[in-house]
Amino acid sequence: MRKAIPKIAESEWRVMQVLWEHGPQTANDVVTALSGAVKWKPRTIKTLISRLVKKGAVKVTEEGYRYRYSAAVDESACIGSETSSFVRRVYQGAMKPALAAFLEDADLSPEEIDDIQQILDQKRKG
Amino acid sequence: MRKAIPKIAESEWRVMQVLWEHGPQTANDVVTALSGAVKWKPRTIKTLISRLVKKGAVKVTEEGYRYRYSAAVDESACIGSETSSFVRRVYQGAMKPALAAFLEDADLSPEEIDDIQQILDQKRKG
DNA sequence: TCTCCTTGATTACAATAGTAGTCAATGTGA
DNA sequence: TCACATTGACTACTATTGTAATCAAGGAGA
Repeated sequence: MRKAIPKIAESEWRVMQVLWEHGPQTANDVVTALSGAVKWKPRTIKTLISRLVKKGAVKVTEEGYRYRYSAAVDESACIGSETSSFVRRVYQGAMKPALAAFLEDADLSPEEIDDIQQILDQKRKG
Repeated sequence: MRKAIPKIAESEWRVMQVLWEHGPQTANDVVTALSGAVKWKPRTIKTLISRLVKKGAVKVTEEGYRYRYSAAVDESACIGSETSSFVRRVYQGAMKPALAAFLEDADLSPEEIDDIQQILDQKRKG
């Protein structure tokens, strides 16, 4: 039974992505990983981490006298939850129009088109 | 030169969708249209409308001594803006993985799959 | 051992969002 | 004409988010 996915705010996503990608990190590792990508002060990033901990999206392990953070929620579950909230909000839950709009807008290379084709073929069969 | 799309909050989307779908309405028309769909008090809906007016997403026409509201921003522009913000946040801007995930998750009928196929074919040619 | 630096905890503060109540103006029916 | 009802304007209040400063505890170097 999976735990409920807490709502992750825009800025918090950046932090989660670092944790998903690099696994357990100290707060400073996260700051380093994000430096360049964002213009936040280290303190700000610490705050985001704390909030994520409070929400249950990130878990803490004490390591000596320092903490180490790692994602407590599954990345694809979060993506799925965010996606369905988006489709609900913008397309009133209608997946197909959403997909169609996405596809029409997307600027895809021929290879990417083929990838999508494969998934589509899979769906047809499955 | 298109006007910038104001950020439309979750609840406000419901209001915008009514205005896009039914054109100019009085506040009460919107309330009626939404009743059943949401559990908000009429006052709440009025507030949402006012906020949208202030943001410039909705425009007002005086009609006698009553107001009539209509969308001031284009629906597809809003959808586009919301979509790219979503893809940026969740997929770090990578459209193709977003599409792939969407497609894999979607529960599509054979007809819908064919529709998507057509769009895909179009893309390949175009 | 004692001071300093690092780092987590606490606090801050404005903007936006969700949800709604009160007030005031203005037609309207009796 | 006058109380009433309708409706927009203003006000309210909490939670969340973005962005960060200050405080305090506990190693670490002098």
